[in-house]
Formats: sequence, structure tokens, C-alpha cells
Amino acid sequence: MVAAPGEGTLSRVERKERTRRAILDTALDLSADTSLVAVSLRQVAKDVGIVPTAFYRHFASIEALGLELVDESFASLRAVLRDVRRPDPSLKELIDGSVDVLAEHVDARRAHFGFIARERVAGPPAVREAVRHQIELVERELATDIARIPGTENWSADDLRVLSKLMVTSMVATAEMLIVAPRPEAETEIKDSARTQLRMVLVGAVNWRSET
Amino acid sequence: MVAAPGEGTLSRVERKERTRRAILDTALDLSADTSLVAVSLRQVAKDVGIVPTAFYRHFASIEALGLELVDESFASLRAVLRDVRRPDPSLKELIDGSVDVLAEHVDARRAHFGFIARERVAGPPAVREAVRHQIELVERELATDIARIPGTENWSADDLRVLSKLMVTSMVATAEMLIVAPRPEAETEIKDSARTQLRMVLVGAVNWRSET
DNA sequence: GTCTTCGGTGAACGCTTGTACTCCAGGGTG
DNA sequence: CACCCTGGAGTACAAGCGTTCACCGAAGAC
Repeated sequence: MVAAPGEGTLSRVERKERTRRAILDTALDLSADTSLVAVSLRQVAKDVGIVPTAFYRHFASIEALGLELVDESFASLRAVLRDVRRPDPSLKELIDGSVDVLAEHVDARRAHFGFIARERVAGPPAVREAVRHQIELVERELATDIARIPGTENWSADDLRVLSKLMVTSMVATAEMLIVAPRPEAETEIKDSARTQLRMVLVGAVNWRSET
Repeated sequence: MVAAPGEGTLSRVERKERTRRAILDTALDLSADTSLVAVSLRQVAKDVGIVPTAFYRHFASIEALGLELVDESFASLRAVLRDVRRPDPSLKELIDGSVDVLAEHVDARRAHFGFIARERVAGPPAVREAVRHQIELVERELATDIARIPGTENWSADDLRVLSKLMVTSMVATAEMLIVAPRPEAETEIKDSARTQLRMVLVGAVNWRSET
């Protein structure tokens, strides 16, 4: 990494961390217009401003880099869950807020949500695997969140799993749409649709429970 | 294409069509373990058994090939809709059958459904665009199908769109899971889950309509 | 002040990639 | 019959790829 003018005093670990971050960000950026499998080590190095071989000082391969990005991206996804469960968890008026929270996070961490959506189905095998595993964990986490909501005490574990799966699926799908959206005007439409969707799902879950 | 022994008599157009098919199938196959963007013209040619330059006699580029595969794959998806709407469309007992129909089609056209799932988010730009467009068409098609079912006459157009969007999304998600599934034993579990999911959604739609 | 550690360099390797050319053989057509 | 059309072969090239190796200079440890 070439020394930036005006800030010559950086410790060695600071410099290393800075380059490492640059590599991660650049790779995330390059993968955005297809997939990580189409990203070359040399292109990353070139964009970062280091020589190709210097890449190896930080990661063993693009795939290893990808696993790191998986962790980062899922930190962003978990943050959504955390923010959603923070207010008073009443099953009904939770909905409107949830969608807004999701939209906020997607907007702030656009690259991460896109990364998850892409690499889940089209990443390097190890990365794909890691994403699937993380999604399963998030589904479980959401299931226990739902179980804590008053009125869901007598639900079976299976029902909880199915519902949280459904919610995570449409959460990811909504995130995808928000990312692809031609910026601001279509966004409210997508959010409205997501809210309706979420209502349908929840009303369905409640009524279906009491029916069976 | 090297002449296959024992069937030397093929017209020129037949031979061309045969090579063309081989190219399409090979590309579909190679894209299966990541994405079309990771498939090289040379690799396809090699696997087909022709010299790289001969590829151009059939397609201008891998991307053009991809657009062709999009059409084929969506023929497979539309076939699901066609088979689902064939029996008597009563909203309730339709569900169990639908999931089986989907599973059948996914099993028969595994490669096509995987292709859609992957290239939708991670294909070459033009391919991605084409997939999104086709999905929108399928959503519309499903919406008019639903509108024909007795009991949905007074639904708003927006509600129809939202519901069909939700159904297509979970249809694609289910197909994905079936494809990834460690063959036969997990399949019934996925199908059960999908049925429950579908019931939740439909019950939700019905009840939510009558509530508002 | 000396020695060590280590992020970054630069040249070199063998291989794959897309694409441009010319050429050929054999079926289709007059 | 002779002629053309065309799918495929063969050769060639410049560019990009991942990876190896020896080397350097400055920050950090002592």
C-alpha cells in the first residue's frame, strides 16, 4: 500500500489492517456485478494498489477472503434482528416497524445484503456452504425470538421453524428487491408490498394455528 | 462435432441442431457449479468436442447462449403453472397437489430450475435482466390464474400481485431447497414444510382480505 | 545501535482465456 | 455434373490468470 500523504505516522499493525480492509472492500465491490467466482486476485490487487503477490500476505485465496466477507455480511443481517426485537414485541404493530428497520439496514449495508443473496447460490463452494449455514443459524435465532412473543406459547417447534424460514426467505427477497430498485421512488412501493406480505404471513400463521 | 458411428446419415440441419443442443446442454451443466459467468467458451467447446472457434457458428457469445437458456428454463417453470391449474381449482385441496407437481417438475428439469435461481442474482448482466423480466411475467400469469378461482372475485389488483409475488418467491425458494437436498430422505421433509408454508400464506390471504 | 520481522516489490513461470485468420470437406442445389 | 454454402479444423496472438521466488526497506524488539 502506498503511503498516503499527510498521515505518515501509522504503526505497522495499523498499516496492515488498513490494507486488509481495502482488500475486503475492493473484493466486495468487484463481486457486486456478478459473483465472487468472477473476481480475480490480480484485479483486486490492482484496484487496491498493491502488487498481486502482496495479496498473499493477507489471505490465502479469494475463497478465504470470501469466508471473511460472509462473517461480516451476516453481522449486518443479525443487526436487523437485533433492531427489530428491541421495541415492545407485540405481534401486530411490530410489522410496520420491521420493514422500515430492514430497509434502513439494507440501505446502510447494501453491499453486504447483496453479497449474501448472490453468494448463497452462486459463490465458490465453500462460501456457498458458509452462507447456507449462517442462514440456518439466523432462522433458528428468529424462531426463538418468535417463541418469546406472547400468544405463541403453544406452537410446535416445527411450526416455529416453518414460519421463521418463511420470514427469512421473504426478508432476503425483500432485501434483494430493495437493492435492485431504481432508487427512491420504487422503494416505498416495495416496502408497502413487503408489509402486506408480512401481514398475510402472520395472519395466516395465527389463524392456521387456531384451526388445526 | 465428430461423426458418431452407426448413424452416418444426418442432414446438415440435423447435424447443426445436434451440435447446438450439445453446446446448450454442456453450458447448462458447467454453469451448475457456480454461475454462467464462470463458464468459458473454450471449456464448453472442449467438453462438446469441437474446436473453440466453431462455437461462433452457433452463438455470438456465452451471454447470448445464456439468453437462450433463460427461455428454455422458463418453459420449464411455466409448465408447473400449467400443470397446477389443470385440476379443479378449489382453493383448499389444491395445495397438496401443487407441491407435488412442483417437486416432480424440479426433479425432471433440475438443471433449469437451478439455472433460474443462480443466474437471477449472479448471471451476466443481460441474462440477469432477462430472468427478472420472465419472473415478472410468471407473477402476472399466476395472478390472473388466482383471479379465476371462485372466492377471489373482489380482491384488489394490488393484493393479487402481492400474493402471487409471495407464492412465486417461495416456489423458487422451495425449488432451490429441493435441488440442494441430499437426495431422497430430506425431500419429503421439504415438501411438508412447503405445504405448511403455502397453507399459512393462503389462510393468511383469505383471512386478511376479510378482515380489512 | 544492532538485529529481526514482515508488508510490499518485481521478474518469471506455465497455463487459460477470447478472438482473428485461413483453409478444408462434404452436403445441398442448380 | 459442377458450384456454392457452411460447420468445423488449425494456427496464431495478445492478454490475463494464479503462484513461485529472491529481494528490499523500514518499523519494532532488544
